[in-house]
Amino acid sequence: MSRPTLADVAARAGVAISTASRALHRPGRIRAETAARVRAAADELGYVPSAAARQLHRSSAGAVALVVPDLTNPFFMALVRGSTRLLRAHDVVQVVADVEEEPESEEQTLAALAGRVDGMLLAASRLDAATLSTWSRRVPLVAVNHDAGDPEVPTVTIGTQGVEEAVEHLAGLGHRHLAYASGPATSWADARRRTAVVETCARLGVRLTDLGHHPPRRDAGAAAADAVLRSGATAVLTFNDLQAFGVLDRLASRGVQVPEDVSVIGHDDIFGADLTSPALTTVTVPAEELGARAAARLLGAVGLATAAPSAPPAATGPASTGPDRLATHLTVRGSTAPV
Amino acid sequence: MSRPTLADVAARAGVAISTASRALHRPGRIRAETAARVRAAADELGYVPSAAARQLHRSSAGAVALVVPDLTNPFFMALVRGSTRLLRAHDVVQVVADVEEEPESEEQTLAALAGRVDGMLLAASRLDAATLSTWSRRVPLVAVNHDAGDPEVPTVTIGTQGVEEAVEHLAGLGHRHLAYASGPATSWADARRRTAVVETCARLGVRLTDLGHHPPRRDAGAAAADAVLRSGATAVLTFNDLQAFGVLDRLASRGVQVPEDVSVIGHDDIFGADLTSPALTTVTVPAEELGARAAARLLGAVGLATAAPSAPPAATGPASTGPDRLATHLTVRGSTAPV
DNA sequence: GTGAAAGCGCTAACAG
DNA sequence: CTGTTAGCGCTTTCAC
Repeated sequence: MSRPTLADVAARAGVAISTASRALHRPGRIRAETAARVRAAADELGYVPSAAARQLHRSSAGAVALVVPDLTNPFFMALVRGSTRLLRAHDVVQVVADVEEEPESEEQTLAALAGRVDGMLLAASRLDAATLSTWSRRVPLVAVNHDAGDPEVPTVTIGTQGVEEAVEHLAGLGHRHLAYASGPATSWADARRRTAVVETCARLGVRLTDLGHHPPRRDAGAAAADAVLRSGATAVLTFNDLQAFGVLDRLASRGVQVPEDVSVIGHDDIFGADLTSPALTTVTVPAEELGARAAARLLGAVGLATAAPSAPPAATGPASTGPDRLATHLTVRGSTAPV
Repeated sequence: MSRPTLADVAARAGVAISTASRALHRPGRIRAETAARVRAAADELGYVPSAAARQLHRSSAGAVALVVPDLTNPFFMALVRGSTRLLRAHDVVQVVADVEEEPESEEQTLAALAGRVDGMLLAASRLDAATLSTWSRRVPLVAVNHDAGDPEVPTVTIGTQGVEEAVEHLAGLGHRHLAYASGPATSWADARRRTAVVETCARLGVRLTDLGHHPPRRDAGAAAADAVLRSGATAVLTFNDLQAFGVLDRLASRGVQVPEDVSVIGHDDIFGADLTSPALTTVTVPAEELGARAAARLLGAVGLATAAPSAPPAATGPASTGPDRLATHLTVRGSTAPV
């Protein structure tokens, strides 16, 4: 037998479907005894209301999706945590989907999820600006750390203060030749970050070697490390901490001392950044706040923010206000030193 | 205006609503020209089919949910990755939800998601056996690493080989007094793991101090570390690696040498375990396989496994066969040494 | 307080 | 090939 429906419950309780519906979701409008009978019937049957059927009537699904490129990257875990908190406080269900860094997979996921949620949070989307704009017309979405340049697409990003500080920090330490390991070619954040590094280096009169694109994974750090050594740079900035970990791994296995021989600076300040030896100097990103801010913006856009929060929203800050660009800053640990 | 419906698309394309439906989802049964016209209309309108409405007809939602206690624990990231892969290969959408280690939050999530998916994977549930059984009657679910003892609840767990090896390893190193830091009181896995430690210690004639329950987080490791020192044990096993990291942190700040003064063994072999210094000796768990196995079982249970995989399933192993208890093993790194 | 009936957006028989 | 017509499970007027 298939899953029981409201009709089954009503029959078992000896009432009309509408009565059963009210008894279950509209407390007070039904005689206590009747309501109890209905609830009992529902319980015995193991009845679970079909969200699909309800959604057909309500204007909203009461759920939003968060799409991330790689759930195994600790950076996104923190982001998820931030949006989860905010969303839960507003009684909206959050579902997260991992698209494994693949643009096609990302679009498939969008297509699959768009129809079942009220809106979506797209974290570090690997889609191009045009595709993003198109989807934005189909379903309410807010882009996190990816500015499509389309004013119609709500966006919340992070600033480049952190990477500028990083370059300045290195320059201050006496480094005259830096290297930057880029992330995915499809990453908006990487383009932005690279530009910041280039400009800051130019401003400071520091030489910069572009190491080219590398997957945002730990294992990609090896190639980056080799490239750094080849370049002759005395310090390297990586697109993210995962790559930095990999650089550290490789440098260690090649007998290169960090920070004595080469300084390393990552980005994100993910879980584990303080675990390495030396501990990683990196750019700290308010990932959790980023997630919360994005979620708040989405709620505002889809008109769900008005729902009485089940918990004081104070903890998560104003619902849909605040800057849409969060500041980052350098966190100095052991992986950097004077030349 | 609200989101466009199929009726809007049909009107715009000048066809019947059913024709529009077929044009969009049943390629071939419609004249190419007509189909193109419909697709164009859909595109212009930014039409997105309502998953809710479709689900009302199809028997399945084409989606399953994965519920985890803490997405910020790297262990679960790996598990997520495993189920994601398997599920994607079968064209079923996976949504993951984080319940932040709170049983109430877990039940709320179950209630919210049960009606919109075909089944759920409950990872390391913090619910008690009875509650789990009850939910299992309402919605197809498979429990991961939590055996409710109810044969009706499909379960996939991990064995205790790893922790036994850990105790044997320590005993072989000459340790005569161990300590075990438990995880959450509501964790089935912890109870199981603790029993294994107790029994192995008894078998080997090694003294054991039970440090009591500690949250499965890094910050909880401090208290555990202090307790170890107080106990006089020369080695400590923790419920998970997060706690082990915390123990390492605390020990270091108290000037206690690892592994010279006290040996530390964690559990899970999560991201970062090889990053610490000394690198963490820990029990390796096939998390990704665990996720895949659980997903496969769920697909089998809800009859979705038959869907022609869009990718060869070979990579993920047999769909719904294989043991429901996966083996673990000790991975020795630097945090253990002879007394 | 409770029942009857009309859809929500879509798919799936049935006709044409 | 394409249009008509029932519902899917549920909420919601509108009567009683």
